[in-house]
Order: sequence, then C-alpha cells, then structure tokens
Amino acid sequence: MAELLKRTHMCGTLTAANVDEEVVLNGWVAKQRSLGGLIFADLRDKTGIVQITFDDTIPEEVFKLAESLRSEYVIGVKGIVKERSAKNPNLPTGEIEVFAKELVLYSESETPPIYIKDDDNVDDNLRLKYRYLDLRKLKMQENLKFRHKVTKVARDYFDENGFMEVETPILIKSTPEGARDYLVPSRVNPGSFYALPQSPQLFKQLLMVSGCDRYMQIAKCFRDEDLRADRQPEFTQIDLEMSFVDQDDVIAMQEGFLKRVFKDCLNVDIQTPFPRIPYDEAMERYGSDKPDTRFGFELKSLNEVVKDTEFKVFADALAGGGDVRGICIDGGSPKFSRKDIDKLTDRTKAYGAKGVVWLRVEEGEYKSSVNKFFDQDQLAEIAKVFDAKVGDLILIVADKAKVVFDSLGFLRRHIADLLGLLDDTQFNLLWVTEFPMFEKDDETGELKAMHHPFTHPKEEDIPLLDTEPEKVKADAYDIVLNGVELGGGSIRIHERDLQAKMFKALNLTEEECQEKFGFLLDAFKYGAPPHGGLAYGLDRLVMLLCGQHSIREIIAFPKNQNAQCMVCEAPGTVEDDQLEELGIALR
RNA sequence: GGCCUGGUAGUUCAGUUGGUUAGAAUGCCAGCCUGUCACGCUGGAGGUCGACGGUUCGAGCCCGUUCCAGGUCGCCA
Repeated sequence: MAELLKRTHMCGTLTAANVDEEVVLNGWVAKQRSLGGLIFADLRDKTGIVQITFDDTIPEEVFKLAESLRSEYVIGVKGIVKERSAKNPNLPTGEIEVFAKELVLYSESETPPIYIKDDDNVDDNLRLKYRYLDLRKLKMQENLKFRHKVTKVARDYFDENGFMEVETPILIKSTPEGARDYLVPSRVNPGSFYALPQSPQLFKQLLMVSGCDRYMQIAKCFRDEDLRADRQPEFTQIDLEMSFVDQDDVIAMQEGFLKRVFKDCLNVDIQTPFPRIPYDEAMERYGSDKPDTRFGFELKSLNEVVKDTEFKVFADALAGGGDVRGICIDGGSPKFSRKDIDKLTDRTKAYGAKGVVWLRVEEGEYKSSVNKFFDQDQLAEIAKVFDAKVGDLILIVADKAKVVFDSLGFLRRHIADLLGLLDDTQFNLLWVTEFPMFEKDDETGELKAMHHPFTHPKEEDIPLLDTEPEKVKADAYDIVLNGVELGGGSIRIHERDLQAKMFKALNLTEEECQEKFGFLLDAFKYGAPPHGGLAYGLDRLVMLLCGQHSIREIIAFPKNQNAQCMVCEAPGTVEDDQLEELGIALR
C-alpha cells in the first residue's frame, strides 16, 4: 500500500491564516486542470474544496504522477499554503492554494457514472444506485450534517428538560389497524410473525406507566404503504411522551424545542407561542388540516349567496348537504388564461371535483363560466364575499364538503406555487387543535379513530361519547410548518372507564380489545399517570429546514418509488432452505 | 389499482410532415499548452433511439402491448 500521509487539515477549512504553513491533505480529486508545465487539482473532502498546485519546482516523478490524476482519484498531498496570485471569489478557499511537495495516490477511479456536482440533474434511480458517489456532493454532505445537528439538538434539549432516551423493540406484534405492517417470520415460533413498529406508541405509553416520566427516542418506524416525495417505508420519528401534563404543557415544551432547533441549526428566531387553529377553522379557511399560511387565498362559503340559484351544479350540491365555496386569487385574472384554468380544473378531478366555476372581475363587468345562470348583480354579490377587486380571479367548487375542501385546498397551494409565492426561507409554524375524535369509514360507514383509540376526548365532550360520538373533539394536536404536517400527538386516555367507553363507541368488543391492546389495558390496571406526547417526522423537519422538496435528499440511503433499495437491491429472493426453516411456502 | 409526465451517446438533452450515414453540450481518450478554476486549442472514440409486435417502400417519430422511472389520487389509525 502507498504510504499514508497523516492528515493535518481538512480541505475546506484552509484560509489566508494558514499561509506559509506546511499541511497534509487527504481527499478526492474533484477536477484536474493541466496547463502543460503547471497543473491544478481541486481536492475535495467533506468540508469543501481547495486548489492544489503542481509546478516545475517539484521532482519530475511527482509532476508525472500529478499529470495522471483523474476525477475521483483518492490522494494525499503534502505542501505549503500560499496566497494566490489569481484569487477565486467563488470558492470559500479561493484566497489560497497549496503548493504540493509530495503526492501519494491511494486509489484510482473509473470514470464515475454521475457527476459529483451540487447542481447536477441526474436521473433519480442512477443517483440512488450510486448513492455513495451522490453523497460525495458537498450539498448532500451538508444535508447529512444538518440532520445530525437536528438530532443532536433534540437529544440535548430534551435531556436538559428531564427526558430520557429509551429504545423500544423493533420486533413487535402486528395490529391490523392503521397502515400495513412489515412482517417478519419467527423461526422459533413457526407460523408466527413479528411486525416492525409503525411507531413506538404503545411502548412509550407503557414507559409512562413504568414511571419513566419523560421519554424521548430517535425512533425508526416502518409502514408498508405507497411512497411519495415526503414518504418512505422506513422513516425516523423524534418520539416523545410526558407524564402529568395537559395539552398546554406538551405544546409549550415543543415550542421551546422548535425555537431551539431553528436558532441552533438555521440561526433563525421564531416567535412563540405559535398560532393555534382549531381543525374546523383550518378546513373552513384553508381547505386543509395542515394549512400553509404563507399566503392568502382563503376559502369563503358561498352557500348563503347562492342558496336560491337555479344553476343545477350549485343547487344539487346544496340539496345533497354539500357546499359551494371559493377562493379569490388577488390579481390572478390576467395571469391565468382560459386554457390555464382548464388545466387547473383537470388537476382538481383527482380530488373528486367535477368542475371549477371561474369568475373574473373586470372593469365594469363580471365575466364567468356561468354567465348564463347568474346576472351581473348576483355575480357582484359573489365577488363581494371575497372583497374582490378588478383583476381578481375567483374559483368556485360545489360538491360534498370533502371534495370542496380537498379541491380548493389543492388549488390554493398549487396556484401559490405557480405564482412563486412559496418562500422556502419563511417558516410559518402553527398548531392545529381540536381534531374530531372519529371519522367515518367511507366503505363501511363505521366510526374509526382519527388519531388512535387512546386519544383523550376533550373533557367537555365526554358526555357526547354515548349520544353523538361524531361530534366529540379530541385533545389532539398537529404541528404544521408551511403546509407540511411535521408531527402530531395527543393527551392519552389513562382512565379505564373512559377507555371502555371509547372502545364501545368504536364498536370494539372486550375480546377484540384484549386481543389487540391487552397488554396496555392490563398495564393501566396498575396505576397509569395522566400523560401525553407527540412525535415529529424527523425527515420532514430536516427536509424543510434544508429547503429541500423530497425527504430522499436528507436520508443517506433512501428507497425508490417501488420501495427498493437501489444500493443493496433489497428486497430480494431468499434460499429455499431459509424458507423451509421458517415453514413458509411461496405460491 | 387509477391518472399525469418521461425513457435517444457515460451524463443532460434536441431531433421538423415518417425519408441520406441519428445530432448538440458535457464527460471520456490522445496531443499541445506556466495562472487555470466550467481552463483553452487540435484530433478521436462513443448509440439495441427502454423492450416486443404492427402499419409502411421506409419508423427515433404513427398504432398496440409491455417494462422502467418520477409525480400524484386511492392508501398512510
């Protein structure tokens, strides 16, 4: 093996203060530029790039070796730091360069299949296959460093506040609720399966029963569902639980944490307390339970204004118990052609909308797609709901409530994006509170828990559990940043009689409850403290702080859209012997 | 499972109405070059146009099937 030159400095850290020092650097050749009698090589490590210079004052064999350098060769260099005659203001180390005296080639590199350059634009699968090359990019190194910083701040902050990190098991019991489980066969117990946890929920509640008082964990979680830009089958939560607290205590603790993260990681001061918006209000105003409040375009109800209309689409929606709502795009009329609006309408079809009615406020006139059904006075009334002025564009959807909210919620954000109103450097944090306890299953029509069945109902709504459960609100809260759900949590039920009521409302028999959650219910027999907590999607948090638009950018080895690891090619087939041992037969 | 977008050189892309030997940039290789930093100059190599089938005198282009990738809806208590 070539002699190892013992490193004295990192490439990106050298400055004019190091001039005349002898340094030893190790790293990868980002670029070699030979001018004949003078050779430059950009040397890269995780801290950055510095220019190495080889001239004719060095031994011929060293110069020859420098001539042979190619991209991604791994080398060691000993040399003297000099102030540059030609400075490069685009490079952090551009004030200086290192005049090489010695050069060691540790390993050569084939021509890499992707460029190691921050602003490249390579096919995602290629990046994932050669992730170890992709991660050489300084931007990716920064992202990983940032992620490390966030988890370190989390551990420090929660440690300072009396939390203890406890590991919970990865091999647990499958429960059919919620997302699909990843299953792991048990060799020792043939025919039985473990599940990988979707979250440490039940175990962290057991820790509260254990008297642990305050728990935190950077926890890997697994869900076997389809992937998205912000969804991976294995992801990481910052998981938290506290005893003897109410909702305000949990929220205050988390606001302190987020304030600290923004300060320590981004040097951004965020104001606390964050706004709190009840779920119903979030839906009414933004058509979403994770509203992006960086821009306006709030939803308004037109039910009152159009209640006597003969326009069939509106009349049918209202007659069916649905809604007519709209948003007003300030100054949007000249920016969206008829064709643009058709395209937007098309996109809303994914959310179930059958159409979008538009209304343009023009000088002395209202133009709309429903001019046949509404006279100018009626259109003026609609415009008045939005305080619309000349140049504004109003978009209206009429359907059942869910479709209206989903469609307008999408349009609102999509149009803001098209208009360039989404500023990655602005951070609007808010709490969505007072979630409904239950939601109706579309297929069965049965009630199911919106959060999970251990969520505490709001104290004043408890009597409604027996009579009108669909009206019960929960002590549940989501933390939302710029339209992304960063995390969520709730106060949990610790009273056995209340838990029984909950299960009854969910139509679960005692046997079913015992089968599914018996160990938790048993634990609650022996003294459970009032408790509550929250879990953050760490990946999403880091993604937003880094200004990225996919969590793949901040996970070292993410899966592709088919949930495959392109690096190790998982999932893969296994030997027949392995299946035999597990007692598993494939169809 | 549905919808949208895409698949052409190592990489990123262009490719007109279906018509000669499929182009550009970059990367790669060779030579020249002492202040470059996206170095420059000269020359060169590099293609199963995702795959299969069809229409046609002729297909990168049209049709069908299929595979792959990304986004998205469903799904994600």
